[in-house]
Amino acid sequence: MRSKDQQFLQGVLANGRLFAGVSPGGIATVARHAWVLAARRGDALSRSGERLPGLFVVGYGVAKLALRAPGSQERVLRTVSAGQSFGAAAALLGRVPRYEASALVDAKLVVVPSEAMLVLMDREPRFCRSVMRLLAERVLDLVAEVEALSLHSSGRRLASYLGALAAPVAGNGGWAAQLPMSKTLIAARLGMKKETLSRLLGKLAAAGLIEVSRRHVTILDRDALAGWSPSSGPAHSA
Amino acid sequence: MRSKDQQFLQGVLANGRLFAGVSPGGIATVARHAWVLAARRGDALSRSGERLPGLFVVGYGVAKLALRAPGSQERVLRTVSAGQSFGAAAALLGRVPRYEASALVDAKLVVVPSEAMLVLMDREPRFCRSVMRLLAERVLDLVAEVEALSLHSSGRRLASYLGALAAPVAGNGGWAAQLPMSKTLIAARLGMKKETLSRLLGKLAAAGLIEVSRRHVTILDRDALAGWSPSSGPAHSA
DNA sequence: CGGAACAGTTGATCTAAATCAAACCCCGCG
DNA sequence: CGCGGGGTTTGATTTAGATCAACTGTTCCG
Repeated sequence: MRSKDQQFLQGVLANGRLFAGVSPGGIATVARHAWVLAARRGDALSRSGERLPGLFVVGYGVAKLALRAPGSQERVLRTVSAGQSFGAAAALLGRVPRYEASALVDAKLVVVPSEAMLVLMDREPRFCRSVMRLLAERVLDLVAEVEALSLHSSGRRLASYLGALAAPVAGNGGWAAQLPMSKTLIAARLGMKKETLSRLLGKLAAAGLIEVSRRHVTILDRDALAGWSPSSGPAHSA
Repeated sequence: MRSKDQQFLQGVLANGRLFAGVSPGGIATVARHAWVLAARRGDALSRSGERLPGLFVVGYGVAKLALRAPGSQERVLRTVSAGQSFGAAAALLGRVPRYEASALVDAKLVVVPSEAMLVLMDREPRFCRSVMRLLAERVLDLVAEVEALSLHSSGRRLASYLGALAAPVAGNGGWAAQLPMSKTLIAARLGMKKETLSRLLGKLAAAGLIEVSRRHVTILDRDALAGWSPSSGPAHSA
Protein backbone atom coordinates (compact mmCIF):
# COMPACT_ATOMS: atom_id res chain seq x y z
CA MET A 1 0.00 0.00 0.00
CA ARG A 2 2.67 2.44 1.04
CA SER A 3 4.54 1.91 -2.21
CA LYS A 4 1.42 2.28 -4.27
CA ASP A 5 0.86 5.63 -2.58
CA GLN A 6 4.45 6.60 -3.29
CA GLN A 7 3.87 5.88 -6.94
CA PHE A 8 0.65 7.91 -7.13
CA LEU A 9 2.30 10.68 -5.24
CA GLN A 10 5.34 10.94 -7.47
CA GLY A 11 3.12 10.77 -10.50
CA VAL A 12 0.94 13.63 -9.31
CA LEU A 13 3.90 15.81 -8.44
CA ALA A 14 5.73 15.09 -11.69
CA ASN A 15 2.66 16.03 -13.72
CA GLY A 16 1.49 19.40 -12.35
CA ARG A 17 3.43 22.36 -13.70
CA LEU A 18 4.46 23.43 -10.21
CA PHE A 19 7.21 20.85 -10.10
CA ALA A 20 8.05 21.06 -13.78
CA GLY A 21 11.79 21.49 -14.17
CA VAL A 22 12.56 20.15 -10.74
CA SER A 23 15.21 17.43 -10.70
CA PRO A 24 13.94 13.85 -10.29
CA GLY A 25 15.94 13.67 -7.09
CA GLY A 26 14.24 16.78 -5.75
CA ILE A 27 10.81 15.40 -6.54
CA ALA A 28 11.67 12.10 -4.90
CA THR A 29 12.81 13.86 -1.74
CA VAL A 30 9.66 15.93 -1.54
CA ALA A 31 7.56 12.87 -2.24
CA ARG A 32 9.13 11.13 0.72
CA HIS A 33 7.78 13.81 3.04
CA ALA A 34 4.40 14.17 1.37
CA TRP A 35 1.32 12.04 1.86
CA VAL A 36 -1.85 11.10 0.06
CA LEU A 37 -5.29 12.26 1.14
CA ALA A 38 -8.35 10.46 -0.17
CA ALA A 39 -11.69 12.19 0.21
CA ARG A 40 -15.24 11.36 -0.67
CA ARG A 41 -17.72 13.77 -2.16
CA GLY A 42 -18.47 16.43 0.42
CA ASP A 43 -15.63 15.68 2.82
CA ALA A 44 -13.74 18.58 4.33
CA LEU A 45 -10.12 18.60 3.21
CA SER A 46 -8.72 20.38 6.22
CA ARG A 47 -10.00 21.06 9.67
CA SER A 48 -11.56 24.53 9.46
CA GLY A 49 -9.93 27.09 11.70
CA GLU A 50 -6.65 25.24 11.68
CA ARG A 51 -3.43 25.94 9.90
CA LEU A 52 -2.86 24.07 6.67
CA PRO A 53 -0.35 21.24 6.90
CA GLY A 54 1.02 22.15 3.52
CA LEU A 55 0.31 22.64 -0.13
CA PHE A 56 -2.53 20.56 -1.59
CA VAL A 57 -2.11 19.17 -5.08
CA VAL A 58 -5.16 17.56 -6.63
CA GLY A 59 -4.45 14.17 -8.18
CA TYR A 60 -7.94 13.54 -9.42
CA GLY A 61 -11.36 14.89 -8.52
CA VAL A 62 -12.24 18.47 -7.76
CA ALA A 63 -11.78 20.54 -4.63
CA LYS A 64 -13.94 23.52 -3.76
CA LEU A 65 -12.57 26.52 -1.88
CA ALA A 66 -15.35 28.53 -0.30
CA LEU A 67 -15.67 31.45 2.04
CA ARG A 68 -18.47 30.93 4.50
CA ALA A 69 -20.50 33.57 6.30
CA PRO A 70 -22.23 32.93 9.60
CA GLY A 71 -25.64 31.81 8.49
CA SER A 72 -25.40 29.63 5.47
CA GLN A 73 -24.42 31.67 2.49
CA GLU A 74 -21.16 30.71 0.99
CA ARG A 75 -19.01 32.36 -1.61
CA VAL A 76 -17.07 29.94 -3.77
CA LEU A 77 -13.59 31.32 -4.30
CA ARG A 78 -12.61 28.79 -6.93
CA THR A 79 -12.54 25.13 -7.74
CA VAL A 80 -9.33 23.20 -8.12
CA SER A 81 -9.07 20.22 -10.41
CA ALA A 82 -6.51 17.60 -11.31
CA GLY A 83 -3.00 18.96 -11.65
CA GLN A 84 -3.78 22.21 -9.91
CA SER A 85 -3.00 23.10 -6.35
CA PHE A 86 -4.22 25.28 -3.51
CA GLY A 87 -3.17 26.45 -0.10
CA ALA A 88 0.31 27.61 -1.09
CA ALA A 89 -0.02 31.11 0.30
CA ALA A 90 -1.59 30.14 3.61
CA ALA A 91 0.68 27.13 4.11
CA LEU A 92 3.93 28.92 3.36
CA LEU A 93 3.07 31.70 5.78
CA GLY A 94 1.71 29.30 8.38
CA ARG A 95 -1.59 31.15 8.53
CA VAL A 96 -5.11 29.88 8.91
CA PRO A 97 -6.80 30.19 5.55
CA ARG A 98 -10.05 32.15 5.37
CA TYR A 99 -11.68 29.57 3.14
CA GLU A 100 -12.80 26.01 3.72
CA ALA A 101 -11.72 23.34 1.29
CA SER A 102 -13.93 20.37 0.55
CA ALA A 103 -14.19 17.68 -2.09
CA LEU A 104 -16.76 18.43 -4.76
CA VAL A 105 -16.58 14.82 -5.95
CA ASP A 106 -14.54 11.86 -4.76
CA ALA A 107 -10.95 12.94 -4.94
CA LYS A 108 -7.41 12.07 -4.12
CA LEU A 109 -4.87 14.73 -3.27
CA VAL A 110 -1.24 14.98 -2.34
CA VAL A 111 -0.26 17.08 0.64
CA VAL A 112 3.24 18.55 0.51
CA PRO A 113 4.30 19.86 3.92
CA SER A 114 5.42 23.49 3.87
CA GLU A 115 8.75 22.49 5.39
CA ALA A 116 9.56 20.30 2.40
CA MET A 117 8.56 23.11 0.06
CA LEU A 118 10.85 25.57 1.76
CA VAL A 119 13.77 23.18 1.67
CA LEU A 120 13.27 22.51 -2.00
CA MET A 121 12.96 26.21 -2.69
CA ASP A 122 16.36 26.79 -1.16
CA ARG A 123 17.87 23.93 -3.07
CA GLU A 124 16.41 24.48 -6.53
CA PRO A 125 15.99 28.00 -7.89
CA ARG A 126 13.71 26.74 -10.65
CA PHE A 127 11.27 25.51 -8.09
CA CYS A 128 11.47 28.81 -6.29
CA ARG A 129 10.54 30.50 -9.54
CA SER A 130 7.61 28.17 -10.03
CA VAL A 131 6.23 28.92 -6.61
CA MET A 132 6.75 32.61 -7.20
CA ARG A 133 4.94 32.39 -10.53
CA LEU A 134 2.09 30.45 -8.97
CA LEU A 135 1.57 33.04 -6.27
CA ALA A 136 1.90 35.94 -8.68
CA GLU A 137 -0.75 34.42 -10.90
CA ARG A 138 -3.09 34.04 -7.95
CA VAL A 139 -2.54 37.70 -7.12
CA LEU A 140 -3.46 38.72 -10.64
CA ASP A 141 -6.55 36.52 -10.63
CA LEU A 142 -7.68 37.90 -7.31
CA VAL A 143 -7.23 41.46 -8.44
CA ALA A 144 -9.40 40.65 -11.43
CA GLU A 145 -11.93 39.17 -9.03
CA VAL A 146 -12.01 42.33 -6.93
CA GLU A 147 -12.39 44.35 -10.10
CA ALA A 148 -15.32 42.26 -11.27
CA LEU A 149 -16.98 42.39 -7.88
CA SER A 150 -16.71 46.11 -7.41
CA LEU A 151 -16.96 47.40 -10.95
CA HIS A 152 -19.13 44.94 -12.89
CA SER A 153 -22.78 44.01 -12.51
CA SER A 154 -23.91 40.45 -11.93
CA GLY A 155 -24.88 40.30 -15.56
CA ARG A 156 -21.42 41.21 -16.79
CA ARG A 157 -19.81 38.77 -14.43
CA LEU A 158 -21.99 35.99 -15.76
CA ALA A 159 -21.35 36.97 -19.36
CA SER A 160 -17.61 36.91 -18.92
CA TYR A 161 -17.77 33.67 -17.00
CA LEU A 162 -19.58 32.07 -19.90
CA GLY A 163 -17.16 33.64 -22.32
CA ALA A 164 -14.23 32.13 -20.44
CA LEU A 165 -15.89 28.73 -20.42
CA ALA A 166 -16.72 28.80 -24.09
CA ALA A 167 -15.01 26.34 -26.37
CA PRO A 168 -15.40 26.06 -30.15
CA VAL A 169 -17.72 23.30 -31.25
CA ALA A 170 -16.14 20.78 -33.56
CA GLY A 171 -17.45 21.11 -37.08
CA ASN A 172 -20.00 23.90 -37.26
CA GLY A 173 -17.74 26.70 -36.05
CA GLY A 174 -20.08 27.63 -33.21
CA TRP A 175 -19.28 27.97 -29.55
CA ALA A 176 -20.58 26.20 -26.49
CA ALA A 177 -19.88 25.89 -22.80
CA GLN A 178 -20.39 23.03 -20.40
CA LEU A 179 -21.18 24.20 -16.87
CA PRO A 180 -18.70 22.50 -14.57
CA MET A 181 -21.01 22.37 -11.55
CA SER A 182 -24.54 23.00 -10.37
CA LYS A 183 -26.04 26.39 -11.10
CA THR A 184 -26.41 26.96 -7.39
CA LEU A 185 -22.65 26.65 -7.00
CA ILE A 186 -21.93 28.75 -10.05
CA ALA A 187 -24.05 31.47 -8.54
CA ALA A 188 -22.02 31.24 -5.34
CA ARG A 189 -18.86 31.36 -7.44
CA LEU A 190 -20.03 34.54 -9.18
CA GLY A 191 -21.14 36.24 -5.99
CA MET A 192 -24.85 36.20 -6.63
CA LYS A 193 -27.91 34.19 -5.57
CA LYS A 194 -29.11 31.24 -7.59
CA GLU A 195 -32.40 33.02 -8.31
CA THR A 196 -30.49 35.90 -9.83
CA LEU A 197 -28.38 33.57 -11.94
CA SER A 198 -31.50 31.83 -13.20
CA ARG A 199 -33.12 35.10 -14.19
CA LEU A 200 -29.98 36.36 -15.90
CA LEU A 201 -29.66 33.18 -17.93
CA GLY A 202 -33.26 33.69 -18.89
CA LYS A 203 -32.57 37.22 -20.07
CA LEU A 204 -29.52 36.13 -22.01
CA ALA A 205 -31.61 33.46 -23.72
CA ALA A 206 -34.46 35.89 -24.38
CA ALA A 207 -31.95 38.25 -25.99
CA GLY A 208 -30.99 35.44 -28.33
CA LEU A 209 -27.39 35.28 -27.15
CA ILE A 210 -27.42 31.81 -25.67
CA GLU A 211 -29.49 28.67 -25.35
CA VAL A 212 -29.48 26.70 -22.15
CA SER A 213 -30.27 23.04 -21.75
CA ARG A 214 -29.40 21.50 -18.41
CA ARG A 215 -25.70 22.13 -18.03
CA HIS A 216 -25.04 22.72 -21.69
CA VAL A 217 -24.96 26.29 -22.92
CA THR A 218 -24.89 27.03 -26.62
CA ILE A 219 -23.41 30.41 -27.35
CA LEU A 220 -25.23 31.99 -30.25
CA ASP A 221 -23.59 35.39 -30.33
CA ARG A 222 -20.17 35.44 -28.74
CA ASP A 223 -19.38 39.09 -29.43
CA ALA A 224 -22.68 40.41 -28.16
CA LEU A 225 -22.25 38.28 -25.07
CA ALA A 226 -18.88 39.88 -24.34
CA GLY A 227 -20.32 43.37 -24.33
CA TRP A 228 -23.66 42.57 -22.78
CA SER A 229 -25.37 44.57 -20.08
CA PRO A 230 -28.66 43.42 -18.58
CA SER A 231 -30.71 46.58 -19.06
CA SER A 232 -29.90 47.09 -22.71
CA GLY A 233 -33.11 45.48 -23.95
CA PRO A 234 -33.14 43.77 -27.36
CA ALA A 235 -29.96 45.65 -28.33
CA HIS A 236 -30.08 45.12 -32.09
CA SER A 237 -26.43 46.14 -32.42
CA ALA A 238 -23.79 48.69 -31.43
CA MET B 1 23.28 63.89 -9.03
CA ARG B 2 23.79 60.34 -10.19
CA SER B 3 25.62 59.46 -6.98
CA LYS B 4 22.99 61.16 -4.85
CA ASP B 5 20.39 58.99 -6.54
CA GLN B 6 22.51 55.93 -5.88
CA GLN B 7 22.60 56.81 -2.24
CA PHE B 8 18.85 57.35 -1.98
CA LEU B 9 18.28 54.19 -3.92
CA GLN B 10 20.46 52.01 -1.73
CA GLY B 11 18.91 53.54 1.37
CA VAL B 12 15.39 52.79 0.20
CA LEU B 13 16.23 49.23 -0.71
CA ALA B 14 18.14 48.56 2.50
CA ASN B 15 15.22 49.80 4.58
CA GLY B 16 12.13 48.01 3.26
CA ARG B 17 11.70 44.48 4.58
CA LEU B 18 11.76 43.04 1.04
CA PHE B 19 15.52 43.24 0.90
CA ALA B 20 16.07 42.50 4.56
CA GLY B 21 18.64 39.75 4.89
CA VAL B 22 20.05 40.31 1.43
CA SER B 23 23.82 40.67 1.34
CA PRO B 24 25.17 44.23 0.94
CA GLY B 25 26.75 43.07 -2.30
CA GLY B 26 23.42 41.82 -3.58
CA ILE B 27 21.72 45.09 -2.74
CA ALA B 28 24.49 47.06 -4.42
CA THR B 29 24.17 45.00 -7.58
CA VAL B 30 20.43 45.47 -7.72
CA ALA B 31 20.84 49.16 -7.00
CA ARG B 32 23.12 49.47 -9.99
CA HIS B 33 20.30 48.33 -12.27
CA ALA B 34 17.52 50.22 -10.55
CA TRP B 35 16.54 53.84 -10.98
CA VAL B 36 14.75 56.60 -9.17
CA LEU B 37 11.37 57.93 -10.18
CA ALA B 38 10.23 61.27 -8.83
CA ALA B 39 6.56 62.11 -9.14
CA ARG B 40 4.39 65.04 -8.21
CA ARG B 41 0.96 64.82 -6.67
CA GLY B 42 -1.38 63.26 -9.20
CA ASP B 43 1.23 62.03 -11.66
CA ALA B 44 0.79 58.61 -13.17
CA LEU B 45 3.56 56.25 -12.13
CA SER B 46 3.41 54.00 -15.14
CA ARG B 47 1.94 54.33 -18.58
CA SER B 48 -1.49 52.70 -18.34
CA GLY B 49 -1.96 49.71 -20.58
CA GLU B 50 1.75 49.00 -20.63
CA ARG B 51 3.79 46.37 -18.87
CA LEU B 52 5.48 47.41 -15.68
CA PRO B 53 9.24 47.94 -15.99
CA GLY B 54 9.73 46.31 -12.60
CA LEU B 55 8.94 46.42 -8.94
CA PHE B 56 8.14 49.82 -7.44
CA VAL B 57 9.42 50.58 -3.98
CA VAL B 58 8.15 53.77 -2.38
CA GLY B 59 10.93 55.86 -0.85
CA TYR B 60 8.69 58.60 0.44
CA GLY B 61 5.20 59.80 -0.40
CA VAL B 62 2.18 57.63 -1.12
CA ALA B 63 1.15 55.79 -4.24
CA LYS B 64 -2.43 54.92 -5.07
CA LEU B 65 -3.37 51.77 -6.97
CA ALA B 66 -6.81 52.04 -8.47
CA LEU B 67 -9.01 50.04 -10.78
CA ARG B 68 -10.85 52.25 -13.19
CA ALA B 69 -14.12 51.59 -14.94
CA PRO B 70 -15.07 53.22 -18.20
CA GLY B 71 -16.92 56.30 -17.05
CA SER B 72 -15.28 57.76 -14.03
CA GLN B 73 -15.84 55.54 -11.06
CA GLU B 74 -12.69 54.16 -9.63
CA ARG B 75 -12.08 51.49 -7.05
CA VAL B 76 -8.98 52.06 -4.96
CA LEU B 77 -7.21 48.77 -4.47
CA ARG B 78 -4.78 50.04 -1.90
CA THR B 79 -2.35 52.78 -1.09
CA VAL B 80 1.36 52.16 -0.79
CA SER B 81 3.51 54.23 1.49
CA ALA B 82 7.19 54.57 2.32
CA GLY B 83 8.98 51.26 2.60
CA GLN B 84 6.24 49.31 0.90
CA SER B 85 6.21 48.15 -2.68
CA PHE B 86 3.83 47.30 -5.47
CA GLY B 87 3.82 45.75 -8.89
CA ALA B 88 5.75 42.62 -7.97
CA ALA B 89 3.19 40.16 -9.33
CA ALA B 90 2.58 41.94 -12.62
CA ALA B 91 6.24 42.78 -13.18
CA LEU B 92 7.57 39.29 -12.47
CA LEU B 93 5.07 37.76 -14.86
CA GLY B 94 5.55 40.47 -17.44
CA ARG B 95 1.85 41.20 -17.53
CA VAL B 96 -0.03 44.46 -17.86
CA PRO B 97 -1.47 45.30 -14.45
CA ARG B 98 -5.21 45.91 -14.20
CA TYR B 99 -4.75 48.91 -11.96
CA GLU B 100 -3.32 52.35 -12.53
CA ALA B 101 -0.72 53.66 -10.15
CA SER B 102 -0.46 57.35 -9.38
CA ALA B 103 1.13 59.53 -6.75
CA LEU B 104 -1.28 60.62 -4.05
CA VAL B 105 1.21 63.22 -2.88
CA ASP B 106 4.67 64.18 -4.11
CA ALA B 107 6.70 61.02 -3.99
CA LYS B 108 9.98 59.41 -4.88
CA LEU B 109 10.16 55.75 -5.75
CA VAL B 110 12.76 53.22 -6.76
CA VAL B 111 12.09 51.00 -9.74
CA VAL B 112 13.81 47.63 -9.66
CA PRO B 113 13.71 45.97 -13.09
CA SER B 114 12.23 42.48 -13.03
CA GLU B 115 15.38 41.10 -14.60
CA ALA B 116 17.48 42.22 -11.64
CA MET B 117 14.90 40.71 -9.27
CA LEU B 118 15.05 37.36 -10.99
CA VAL B 119 18.83 37.29 -10.98
CA LEU B 120 18.95 38.10 -7.28
CA MET B 121 16.31 35.47 -6.57
CA ASP B 122 18.50 32.84 -8.16
CA ARG B 123 21.55 34.04 -6.29
CA GLU B 124 20.13 34.54 -2.82
CA PRO B 125 17.56 32.14 -1.44
CA ARG B 126 16.67 34.53 1.36
CA PHE B 127 15.57 37.08 -1.17
CA CYS B 128 13.57 34.45 -2.94
CA ARG B 129 11.81 33.72 0.33
CA SER B 130 11.11 37.41 0.85
CA VAL B 131 9.50 37.75 -2.54
CA MET B 132 7.52 34.60 -1.92
CA ARG B 133 6.34 35.92 1.43
CA LEU B 134 5.40 39.25 -0.10
CA LEU B 135 3.28 37.63 -2.78
CA ALA B 136 1.70 35.19 -0.34
CA GLU B 137 0.70 38.05 1.90
CA ARG B 138 -0.88 39.86 -1.01
CA VAL B 139 -2.85 36.72 -1.82
CA LEU B 140 -4.17 36.51 1.71
CA ASP B 141 -5.07 40.19 1.75
CA LEU B 142 -6.89 39.90 -1.54
CA VAL B 143 -8.83 36.87 -0.40
CA ALA B 144 -9.91 38.89 2.64
CA GLU B 145 -10.92 41.66 0.26
CA VAL B 146 -13.07 39.32 -1.81
CA GLU B 147 -14.61 37.99 1.37
CA ALA B 148 -15.46 41.48 2.58
CA LEU B 149 -16.93 42.47 -0.77
CA SER B 150 -19.11 39.45 -1.22
CA LEU B 151 -20.06 38.63 2.34
CA HIS B 152 -20.06 41.89 4.30
CA SER B 153 -22.25 44.95 3.98
CA SER B 154 -20.82 48.41 3.40
CA GLY B 155 -21.41 49.14 7.05
CA ARG B 156 -19.35 46.20 8.22
CA ARG B 157 -16.58 47.04 5.80
CA LEU B 158 -16.43 50.56 7.15
CA ALA B 159 -16.51 49.37 10.75
CA SER B 160 -13.63 46.99 10.25
CA TYR B 161 -11.68 49.60 8.31
CA LEU B 162 -11.99 51.97 11.23
CA GLY B 163 -11.11 49.18 13.62
CA ALA B 164 -7.94 48.47 11.67
CA LEU B 165 -7.00 52.15 11.66
CA ALA B 166 -7.62 52.58 15.35
CA ALA B 167 -4.69 53.35 17.60
CA PRO B 168 -4.77 53.78 21.37
CA VAL B 169 -4.70 57.40 22.51
CA ALA B 170 -1.83 58.27 24.80
CA GLY B 171 -3.02 58.84 28.33
CA ASN B 172 -6.76 58.35 28.59
CA GLY B 173 -6.87 54.77 27.37
CA GLY B 174 -9.29 55.59 24.53
CA TRP B 175 -8.94 54.84 20.85
CA ALA B 176 -8.84 57.03 17.79
CA ALA B 177 -8.17 56.84 14.09
CA GLN B 178 -6.77 59.37 11.69
CA LEU B 179 -8.18 59.02 8.19
CA PRO B 180 -5.23 58.73 5.82
CA MET B 181 -6.96 60.32 2.84
CA SER B 182 -10.06 62.14 1.68
CA LYS B 183 -13.40 60.55 2.49
CA THR B 184 -14.11 60.34 -1.21
CA LEU B 185 -11.05 58.15 -1.66
CA ILE B 186 -11.80 56.08 1.40
CA ALA B 187 -15.22 55.40 -0.06
CA ALA B 188 -13.57 54.26 -3.29
CA ARG B 189 -11.20 52.10 -1.27
CA LEU B 190 -14.12 50.44 0.53
CA GLY B 191 -16.13 49.88 -2.61
CA MET B 192 -18.94 52.33 -1.91
CA LYS B 193 -19.96 55.84 -2.93
CA LYS B 194 -18.96 58.88 -0.94
CA GLU B 195 -22.60 59.61 -0.13
CA THR B 196 -22.97 56.17 1.39
CA LEU B 197 -19.81 56.60 3.45
CA SER B 198 -21.05 59.93 4.73
CA ARG B 199 -24.38 58.44 5.79
CA LEU B 200 -22.77 55.45 7.45
CA LEU B 201 -20.42 57.65 9.44
CA GLY B 202 -23.50 59.60 10.49
CA LYS B 203 -25.21 56.44 11.68
CA LEU B 204 -22.15 55.29 13.56
CA ALA B 205 -21.99 58.66 15.27
CA ALA B 206 -25.73 58.64 16.01
CA ALA B 207 -25.31 55.21 17.57
CA GLY B 208 -22.72 56.71 19.87
CA LEU B 209 -19.90 54.51 18.63
CA ILE B 210 -17.69 57.20 17.14
CA GLU B 211 -17.26 60.93 16.84
CA VAL B 212 -16.04 62.44 13.62
CA SER B 213 -14.29 65.74 13.22
CA ARG B 214 -12.64 66.39 9.89
CA ARG B 215 -10.26 63.52 9.42
CA HIS B 216 -10.06 62.62 13.04
CA VAL B 217 -12.31 59.83 14.30
CA THR B 218 -12.67 59.20 18.01
CA ILE B 219 -13.70 55.66 18.73
CA LEU B 220 -16.06 55.62 21.69
CA ASP B 221 -17.00 51.95 21.76
CA ARG B 222 -14.45 49.71 20.11
CA ASP B 223 -16.19 46.41 20.80
CA ALA B 224 -19.59 47.54 19.62
CA LEU B 225 -17.94 48.91 16.49
CA ALA B 226 -16.40 45.53 15.70
CA GLY B 227 -19.75 43.79 15.75
CA TRP B 228 -21.81 46.55 14.25
CA SER B 229 -24.46 46.14 11.59
CA PRO B 230 -26.25 49.16 10.13
CA SER B 231 -29.83 48.05 10.68
CA SER B 232 -29.48 47.12 14.32
CA GLY B 233 -30.86 50.43 15.58
CA PRO B 234 -29.76 51.73 18.98
CA ALA B 235 -28.51 48.26 19.93
CA HIS B 236 -28.22 48.79 23.70
CA SER B 237 -25.92 45.77 24.02
CA ALA B 238 -25.35 42.17 23.05
C1' DC C 1 -10.93 89.89 -1.31
C1' DG C 2 -13.50 87.07 -4.46
C1' DG C 3 -14.49 83.05 -6.55
C1' DA C 4 -13.21 78.53 -8.83
C1' DA C 5 -12.60 74.03 -7.89
C1' DC C 6 -12.74 70.54 -4.81
C1' DA C 7 -14.74 67.92 -0.65
C1' DG C 8 -18.59 66.70 2.20
C1' DT C 9 -23.39 66.55 3.61
C1' DT C 10 -28.28 65.82 3.03
C1' DG C 11 -32.59 64.69 0.96
C1' DA C 12 -35.60 62.45 -2.62
C1' DT C 13 -35.86 58.89 -5.72
C1' DC C 14 -34.56 54.76 -8.32
C1' DT C 15 -32.94 50.15 -9.14
C1' DA C 16 -30.26 45.80 -9.02
C1' DA C 17 -30.26 42.17 -6.51
C1' DA C 18 -31.75 39.82 -2.20
C1' DT C 19 -35.39 37.72 0.10
C1' DC C 20 -39.53 35.16 0.72
C1' DA C 21 -42.48 31.79 -1.02
C1' DA C 22 -44.33 28.64 -4.00
C1' DA C 23 -44.16 25.52 -7.69
C1' DC C 24 -41.65 22.58 -10.85
C1' DC C 25 -38.76 19.15 -12.97
C1' DC C 26 -35.94 15.58 -13.42
C1' DC C 27 -34.10 11.23 -11.64
C1' DG C 28 -33.29 7.53 -8.67
C1' DC C 29 -35.47 4.20 -5.82
C1' DG C 30 -38.57 1.40 -3.14
C1' DC D 1 -45.62 3.44 -10.54
C1' DG D 2 -45.68 6.87 -7.01
C1' DC D 3 -43.07 9.53 -4.21
C1' DG D 4 -39.07 12.12 -2.25
C1' DG D 5 -35.43 15.25 -2.52
C1' DG D 6 -32.04 17.98 -4.71
C1' DG D 7 -31.69 21.40 -8.00
C1' DT D 8 -34.11 25.03 -10.63
C1' DT D 9 -37.49 28.29 -11.98
C1' DT D 10 -40.84 31.94 -11.28
C1' DG D 11 -43.40 35.53 -9.08
C1' DA D 12 -44.17 39.17 -5.45
C1' DT D 13 -41.95 42.01 -2.31
C1' DT D 14 -38.21 44.34 0.18
C1' DT D 15 -33.99 46.64 0.69
C1' DA D 16 -29.14 48.30 0.52
C1' DG D 17 -26.95 51.19 -1.86
C1' DA D 18 -26.63 54.03 -6.18
C1' DT D 19 -28.04 58.00 -8.46
C1' DC D 20 -29.57 62.66 -9.01
C1' DA D 21 -29.57 67.06 -7.25
C1' DA D 22 -29.05 70.83 -4.28
C1' DC D 23 -26.53 73.05 -0.83
C1' DT D 24 -22.50 73.92 2.42
C1' DG D 25 -18.11 74.17 3.57
C1' DT D 26 -12.81 74.44 2.54
C1' DT D 27 -8.77 75.42 0.14
C1' DC D 28 -6.13 77.69 -2.57
C1' DC D 29 -4.76 81.10 -5.80
C1' DG D 30 -4.88 85.11 -8.83
